[in-house]
Amino acid sequence: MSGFQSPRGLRDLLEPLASAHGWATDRAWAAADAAGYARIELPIAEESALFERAVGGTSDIVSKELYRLEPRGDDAVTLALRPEATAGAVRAYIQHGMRSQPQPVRLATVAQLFRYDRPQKGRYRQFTQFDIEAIGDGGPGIDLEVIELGAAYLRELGLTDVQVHLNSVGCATCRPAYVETLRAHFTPVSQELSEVDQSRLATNPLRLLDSKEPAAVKRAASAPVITDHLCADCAAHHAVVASGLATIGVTVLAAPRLVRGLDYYTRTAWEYLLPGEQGQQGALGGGGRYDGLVELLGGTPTPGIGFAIGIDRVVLALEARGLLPIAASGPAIVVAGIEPESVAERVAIAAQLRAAGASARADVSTRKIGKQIEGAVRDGALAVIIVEPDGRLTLRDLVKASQAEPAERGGVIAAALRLVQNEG
RNA sequence: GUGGCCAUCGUUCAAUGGUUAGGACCGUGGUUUGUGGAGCCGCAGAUGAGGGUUCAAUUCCCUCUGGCCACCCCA
Repeated sequence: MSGFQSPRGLRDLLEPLASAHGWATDRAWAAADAAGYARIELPIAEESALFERAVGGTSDIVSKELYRLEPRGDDAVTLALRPEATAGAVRAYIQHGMRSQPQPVRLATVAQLFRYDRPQKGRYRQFTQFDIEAIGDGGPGIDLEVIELGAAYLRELGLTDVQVHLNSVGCATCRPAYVETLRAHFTPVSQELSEVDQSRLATNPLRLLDSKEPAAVKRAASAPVITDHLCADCAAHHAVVASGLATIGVTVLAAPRLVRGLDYYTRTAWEYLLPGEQGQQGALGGGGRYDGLVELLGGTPTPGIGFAIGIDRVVLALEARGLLPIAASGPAIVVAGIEPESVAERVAIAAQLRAAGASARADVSTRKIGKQIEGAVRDGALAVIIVEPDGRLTLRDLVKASQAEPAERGGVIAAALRLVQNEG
């Protein structure tokens, strides 16, 4: 009795979500095109080692969340389904010698990603991200361009209250000193911290800033903020970005506790957030500058910056706000028929209408004509063409509820096309 | 990976340790020998899976599967 069902965390997208998903994806490509970002389609799997290198020693990510594929045949390497797009994009940048192109190289993709996570609403094992990367420019100007591009994309979808939470995570020069300052701040209360937070204190004190544990939250409130501890270069960079975004008109909130877990991240870090959403569902995406990543993956030292916006979350937010685009409606014209034998004729007429640019389908059933018309109405059709027993056609206007006299085929088809042009 | 809540037709809600698990929506057919979403009358359709307790389980218990929530993680 029990049949197959989609595996955990992997879902079917049915209407109207399927159309919304496609729409948000189309708009993402269009936004990238308009800004001069080159489209790049990356493989859905890479060497597992690429992702492992990118996330370094962060054991949870590698051991828990990567979908590895067993090597087979002559392949010696283990592949993994991509959990992110950036690593692949940077790999492509290096592999194809894009450093010899004008810098920065602007890349855009919409990618299906896979992470073995415990699923929740807005958090799936297969998900889609709109990904933008600009590689080869270390200045703050490109930061402004990239941040604005993502914010504008979300705004144009209708999420007009999107906020950008902005921070700088410093660089190899200033961050280590700040981390020690942070460690010194939390150490006096280390006995009060949870077990998880105590290990964070030892290995990654930055993560204490976004801990959920009450003791850590309390102490974090008085913690020194990184923006007060940036080196001169980082501070200057951050100042340009922060003031520039205000000028551009992006809603910016300083988020001095916004952190990144990986060492290759530098300077600018931000997230796109929607206020008022439940849980993490308001977190639509985020971005960061990764001046250390190209080198980490084997290229010459090259700065880079990018963002990823979760299409699934975007669609959820649109749905929650009643902003889903109208799902693709049924065909404008339905070709019905009196006699069952007219099916081929109906299909042929529908094809002719489509070839002329209209949306049309034949009613291929043997139902009585009344049911066929009812079906057309429920599909949202504007007109029905009825194939009469004598081969002539009758055009019925479903909007005006009026019907013409039966006539010859050519004239009726032309009239139907005019009708849907005027009313559609 | 940890903890918790949940699981009944396609959808959304009922009910019950004991005949045929009920309604609404959707679907389908009739009403209407050939013309509109209504009304009326039919039809189809479910206790997620597997064990256990019991004379009897959809109901109680366990496991699995899946959804959701918090945590972990969030590249």
